[in-house]
Amino acid sequence: MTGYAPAEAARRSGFSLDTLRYYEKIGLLADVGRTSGGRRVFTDDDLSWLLLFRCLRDTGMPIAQMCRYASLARAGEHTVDERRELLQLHAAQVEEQMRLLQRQYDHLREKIRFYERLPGAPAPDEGR
Amino acid sequence: MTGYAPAEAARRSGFSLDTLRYYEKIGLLADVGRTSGGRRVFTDDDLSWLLLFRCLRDTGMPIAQMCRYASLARAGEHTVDERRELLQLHAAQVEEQMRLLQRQYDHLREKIRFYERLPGAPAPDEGR
DNA sequence: CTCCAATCTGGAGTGCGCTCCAGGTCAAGG
DNA sequence: CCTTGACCTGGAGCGCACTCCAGATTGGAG
Repeated sequence: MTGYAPAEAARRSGFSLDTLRYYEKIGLLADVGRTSGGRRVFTDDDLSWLLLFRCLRDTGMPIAQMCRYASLARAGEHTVDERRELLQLHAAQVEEQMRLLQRQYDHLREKIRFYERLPGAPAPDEGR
Repeated sequence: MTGYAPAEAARRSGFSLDTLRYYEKIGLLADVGRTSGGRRVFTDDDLSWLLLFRCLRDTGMPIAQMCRYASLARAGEHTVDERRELLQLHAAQVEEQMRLLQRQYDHLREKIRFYERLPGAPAPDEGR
């Protein structure tokens, strides 16, 4: 069974050491192992949780909701429906987010095109 | 020349009244007109600035950078190159953001598929 | 054994982007 | 006129997600 020191877990997950400690403190990441001396030892299982957290954070899920998901998962098999629903709801929000981002990106590109076809020619319009 | 009361400007721009005041206070939105009684009057020009701010905010630009853009635009025609570059740089960051979002969305969907093809069958794997 | 980099804890502090509040002013309808 | 609701100002407060700090271990390299 492979175990990772905090620095290694941070490197692999992309979270900072402080964030790993913080996630444990708020109960998002539970039951992290320790050496006899009290140092954390992260397992592959912990790492795969962190990978999931990264995915959820990057897609804008608030930490409170991740906590909810994690505690459901810890509660056992009978919560699978609720967990699935939670993720599906989140996925729908991500889709909306992607649509908005695409739309605003298009606006941005249009704006940039305005600047690009403006070489020298004094436009009647300011750059707002 | 059309003028909009604060509430109307808020409605049209999607920003709250407090946010409109805040944007003016920090100098993002400058030279907002007033009635004799001191009430704000937003012009179509102000509205189009707000539309741009909405676009930039929705795509994740920090307020400090929007301030920079706005002050460049106010400084006059000789800043068009810098403004264009600023927007182009931002657009590149948005593209990166969209790629990341898509990637993590795919992970999320995979996770959901795991839950969907799990009806009853006791998996050897927990739902992390 | 010694050293030093990594790690530990509890708690305070930070940065961002608003959001809310108190206490007053303005203006349109009745 | 009077009421009422929109609006004004300056400044305090908030929610989120970390991030930093001090002071005390820990444990592998030499």
